[in-house]
Amino acid sequence: MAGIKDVAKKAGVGVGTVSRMLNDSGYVADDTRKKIEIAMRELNYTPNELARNLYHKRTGIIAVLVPNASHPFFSEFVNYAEAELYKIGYKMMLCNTEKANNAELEYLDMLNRHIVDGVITGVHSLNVEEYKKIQKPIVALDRYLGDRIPVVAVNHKKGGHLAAEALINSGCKKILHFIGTTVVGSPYHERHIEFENVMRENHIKTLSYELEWNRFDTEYYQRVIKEVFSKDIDVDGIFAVDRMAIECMNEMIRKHRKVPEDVKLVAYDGTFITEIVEPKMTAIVQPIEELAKESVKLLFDLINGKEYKDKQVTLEVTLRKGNTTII
Amino acid sequence: MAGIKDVAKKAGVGVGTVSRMLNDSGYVADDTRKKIEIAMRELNYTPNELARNLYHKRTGIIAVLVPNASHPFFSEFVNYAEAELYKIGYKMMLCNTEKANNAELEYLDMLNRHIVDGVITGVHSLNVEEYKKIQKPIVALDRYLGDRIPVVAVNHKKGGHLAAEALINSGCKKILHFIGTTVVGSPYHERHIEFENVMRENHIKTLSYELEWNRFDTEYYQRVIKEVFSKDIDVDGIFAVDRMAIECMNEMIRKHRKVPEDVKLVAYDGTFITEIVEPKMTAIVQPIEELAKESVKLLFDLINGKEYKDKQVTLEVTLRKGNTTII
DNA sequence: CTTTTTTATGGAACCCGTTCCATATGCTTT
DNA sequence: AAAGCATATGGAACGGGTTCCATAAAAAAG
Repeated sequence: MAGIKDVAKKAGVGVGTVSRMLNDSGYVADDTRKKIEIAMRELNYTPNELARNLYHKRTGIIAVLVPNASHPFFSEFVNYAEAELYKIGYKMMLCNTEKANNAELEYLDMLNRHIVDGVITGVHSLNVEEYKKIQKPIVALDRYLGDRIPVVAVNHKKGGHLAAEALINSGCKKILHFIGTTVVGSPYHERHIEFENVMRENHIKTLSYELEWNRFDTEYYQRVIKEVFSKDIDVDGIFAVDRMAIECMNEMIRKHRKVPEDVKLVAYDGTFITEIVEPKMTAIVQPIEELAKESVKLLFDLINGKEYKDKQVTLEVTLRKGNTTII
Repeated sequence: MAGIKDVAKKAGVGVGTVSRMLNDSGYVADDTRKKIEIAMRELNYTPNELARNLYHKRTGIIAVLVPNASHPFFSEFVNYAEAELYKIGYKMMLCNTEKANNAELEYLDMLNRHIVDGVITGVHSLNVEEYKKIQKPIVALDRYLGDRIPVVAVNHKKGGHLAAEALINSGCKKILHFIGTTVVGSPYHERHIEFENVMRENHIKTLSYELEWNRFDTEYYQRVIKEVFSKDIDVDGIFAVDRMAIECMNEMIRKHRKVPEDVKLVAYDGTFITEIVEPKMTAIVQPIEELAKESVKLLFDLINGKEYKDKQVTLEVTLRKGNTTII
């Protein structure tokens, strides 16, 4: 593979001149330019980015950590993040942490090893301390990781509120509420707290079921469905995360309970899967594209030397009315 | 940031010795080892992978190109590919090519610029010639890119056959068949050819509708649904790719046509979305995990100097019986 | 016609590791 | 005692770029 030295020799100039031309920095005479261009073409020269990176101490690569990239929420996030990073000249390394419990730390270590310039983590792992040690650009999605790591999240409190209202206004009296695991520190707990608060204020009976941490597989969802609906529980409203809400709806259909007449449902996240089922679900929609954009923006600031303390960006959720609620 | 020189100075040894210790190559005395270890700890030293990469001319990064990473088929593929690459010590760069028409070429160029060691492309782009120029490790997913680039695909012919059989055996007489765009060279055309062949042999009327290239957005699917079902066409069997099949099923439900009594459906790909709808769909399932594994394996071979000519790995599809067909 | 400024160029030093070669010591072997 | 080998170490050269400094010719200013 031809290097800059070969080009310089062939063109009869110094390496500095070739480099200056490549980077449009400093003076290069027009006819020298031409000579170099010809030499580059003849040698089929492409600059070795590795050498450049070594000098500049940057790779232009950002690691995005998610538990599972085929989960609709994360796959949309990843998709938008990649597009956003591309716009500002960065490439995205995708890291799936679900498969191995030390994968997360290994990927974080890539910051120190100069393999990536920054990290966006959407992982709800258990070792917060590891993050606190690292003095490198990191942005957290929906997760608290110490005061130096900015957090991007939605207004979950409002999300919980909107969901509660939708079910109450649709006339629900006995509600089944699936809540996310409480073992991690995340802004999302707000939605469950607020949801239950509203229910309590309205004297509506609520049954809560806490889901396990980091389980996104079909088997798990179906096991939960079986467990919850084996005893003939009597509910007329369900609030759950997208996938769980869909499984609940299917169970209702299989039990010949009419949606939304007999049972109302509100899904949380509002990814595309809540739109491809029939009836289309009423959902609290997280603005995934905005989340990705904000994450990238904050990371960009950090890379460029900005420091944040207790920074949290909160985006608004919306209720998308489907046909699983009356209102 | 401390470098290997600082460590060497602090430990009172030469850089070569530190390097040998780091790489477990050559001789290092036990007490020297200890001195270096202490120095490394005190300086909080982490090797700069960039410098190593420059010397070794490899980055340990593989680019995976997909049109859209939030499409269930690709997101599952990406997920498995990442896990598989991780196992053999590679990281994955994810490249979404849908957003910009030159993104694909830009990512391919990263091979020349030594940013990635190999490429797995699941993109059905239009510039095959660009691929043919590149003499670097590339594997194609379900796509023909010249004789030097190995192809991983499923037995689409059998897929088309199984789908046709399922519909015929379920008693269909008038079939609607959505076919993928014919503008790209891909093994997947086989399924449509075979499907239509079987239908012709059985004297069953088939209506074909060719889908546009590279369209994965909801708006498009719904526009097609509107277009196709505006005239009250009379079909009792539908064969389409997952997402389209689901949209068709929903349209049937909305039109109060019973599935599978009045209309039978077979989905192609069999990603998880065909399992979360009610009724669960009968589908031709592509073994996505195997596709990812095979792609990674072939790429690994190429990176290690193996050369392939006209290599194609064909994996088997299966029919997963759901409740949208009788048989 | 000097002096200053602009334009132009080559090459050493650097980025941070790895590897190889030269050198040296201690321990066997003959 | 001499030769041979395993053990141990330092440091120069290298990978392929970038940047800065020294130098010089050409152009502009005085």
